[in-house]
Amino acid sequence: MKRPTIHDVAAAAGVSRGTVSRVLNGDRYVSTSARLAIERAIAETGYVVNRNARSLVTQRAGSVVIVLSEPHEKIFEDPNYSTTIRTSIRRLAERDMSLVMMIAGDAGDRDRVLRYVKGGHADGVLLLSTHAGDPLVDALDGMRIPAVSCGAVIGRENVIPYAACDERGGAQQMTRYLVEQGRKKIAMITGPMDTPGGIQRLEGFADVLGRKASKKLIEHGDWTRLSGESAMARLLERSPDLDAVFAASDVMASGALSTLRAAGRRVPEDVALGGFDDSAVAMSTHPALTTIRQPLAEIAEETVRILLDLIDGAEHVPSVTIPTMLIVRDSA
Amino acid sequence: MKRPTIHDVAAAAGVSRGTVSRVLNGDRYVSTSARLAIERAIAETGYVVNRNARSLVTQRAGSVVIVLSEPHEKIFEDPNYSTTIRTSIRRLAERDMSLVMMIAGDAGDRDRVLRYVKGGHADGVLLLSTHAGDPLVDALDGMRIPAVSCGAVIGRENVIPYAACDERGGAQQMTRYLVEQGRKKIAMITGPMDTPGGIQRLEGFADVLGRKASKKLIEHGDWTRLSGESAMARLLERSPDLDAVFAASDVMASGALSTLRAAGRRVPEDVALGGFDDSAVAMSTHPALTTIRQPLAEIAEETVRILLDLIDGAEHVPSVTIPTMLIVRDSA
DNA sequence: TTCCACTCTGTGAACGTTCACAGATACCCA
DNA sequence: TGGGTATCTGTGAACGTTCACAGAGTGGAA
Repeated sequence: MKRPTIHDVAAAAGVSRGTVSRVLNGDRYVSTSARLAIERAIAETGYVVNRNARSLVTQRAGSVVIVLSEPHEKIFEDPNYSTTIRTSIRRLAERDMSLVMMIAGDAGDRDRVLRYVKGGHADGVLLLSTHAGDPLVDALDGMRIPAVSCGAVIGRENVIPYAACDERGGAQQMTRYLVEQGRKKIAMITGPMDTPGGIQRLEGFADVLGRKASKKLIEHGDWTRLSGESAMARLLERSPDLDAVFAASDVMASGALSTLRAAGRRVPEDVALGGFDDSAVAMSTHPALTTIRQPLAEIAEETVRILLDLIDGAEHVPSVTIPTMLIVRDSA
Repeated sequence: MKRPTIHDVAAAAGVSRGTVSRVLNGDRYVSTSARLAIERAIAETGYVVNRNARSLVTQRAGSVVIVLSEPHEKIFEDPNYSTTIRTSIRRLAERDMSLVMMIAGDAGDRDRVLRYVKGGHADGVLLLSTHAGDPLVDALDGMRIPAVSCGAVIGRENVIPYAACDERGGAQQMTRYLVEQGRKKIAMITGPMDTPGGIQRLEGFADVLGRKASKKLIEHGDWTRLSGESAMARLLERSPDLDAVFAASDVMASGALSTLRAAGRRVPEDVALGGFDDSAVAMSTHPALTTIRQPLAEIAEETVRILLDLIDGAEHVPSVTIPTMLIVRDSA
């Protein structure tokens, strides 16, 4: 009825707790006969180590907490999330560690995260989509707990290491491509200006266009489809003669596409449209979106690796930036 | 340097461990003066209870594990997931419980989940997208751990309680609508036949059409966009004169839409197209999809409630089915 | 033979809680 | 006044591990 403990295994194998513990943790200095007997006893009794008891003495939690910093409603809109989560679960499982998910949408949430970490219930923290100025970042930094971010945290690039795609370079790629296609009046719909994707994709755009990137041709969105629609409407009103648009995300591009269609503009004939991310939606619009592919899997792998390195005691792990790739489809 | 323990709080407040513990757990029989002193001491010392120590003695884990049963690549394709996860996190947080995510894609994964649960590290299990015949279900049932599923588990409806939308009724709604629009030859693209959405949406379709639902007009997909594309192609080849298609998911519908367009069919003029889910993609296609809305938030809430009731000791909690809603847009 | 190093094992203490119990005080009612 | 009840508090034991230490056995070198 009761779950078997290390004592039961020891008794069944005819050894002491200490020896069983040594086998469990792969210590040296265990005779093969003892090891064999213990392994059989573990199988027979169906013994599973109690992590709570272990954590209590080792002061290690055996888990990592992933913190989603978006306000509640927006969570998971970004396809980036799923890849990072999936990768984290898999890599952590390899070490017999588990992943706890928490949301940090408001102050109460943040408090809960801090309490959790303070309680020693996580060996590390993985930040997702943290915005500039998030108080959580400094609080975590003060606790000296291993932390990493998937995508840079604006203003704290040197505090929290990160893995990210080359946001700026990717935006340059797309802008250059639009220029090469002979487009003369290229507009941009950016992301929120407190996120790396928002800021750096605009920088890349400006890098290529130089003085031609006028304020008039720039509108800001918040990554949602709806914001893409309305930003596009504002752009059309202000500059009806634009002949290309670079949206900082595929989702916003799909919104822009609706507006363009409603305004009677043909894509790509009248207006070329470029996206960013190469998320699922890029394939489902008509015409399919020309976009910039983020190496999501690689970014996720690197993010987790950085965190595990930190947990393993590395003093300072450098951030990683991974190149993007232009995917040409039908919209530009 | 070291984290404060309950002893430190007791010392600071001038009481004993026991009294502090009582305050922590909201027991009766604590004087207001003691309570006040302890609360101040907690604030001063920055004390946070150590869950490991607590779990060790209470035999409660303070966490729930959510198990994603899809093979690795498909995880999170379903927008259902995000809502359920988000809701779970929030409701659990209210009780100061946390959510651990695990993947059960292959046998090794399932083993890990079982070990985790067996180790007593979860108070309950929330199953997501579990397919018929998954060995995990019976294994969990044998362990008598509180378990719930978001969406029924085919063949185990009486073993694992669930919350789900009225799959069959929703499919009836859509089919009836297509008939009312005067469509004569209605085809269906189903989901996988080992999932409730696959089976029951087809049943609803057949309920309405009766004998007119011929095998020739039914094709199976696997929820992906690509499978929608190819199923549509097979349908067109076999029955070029069809005038309506009901796809069991919006994502598959968006695939079908591409194929229809490539084949020169106008939607909805030549072929009416209905989806299911009312997921984000339904708004981003052109024309926007007429679809069946699943009350995702409500389903998620009910799923979590059932699990919490079970954890609280309820002997048997009935499953819940929630009605769907027809959303008419442009595709039908 | 003696000593040291290496291998292997068992034991007590500690990790930070909760819980059951017992003791102390205060109050009310007969 | 006495006894019962309700309120409040402290204490020892237990939860299931790991870790440091000590002790025992073996083999080889001096």
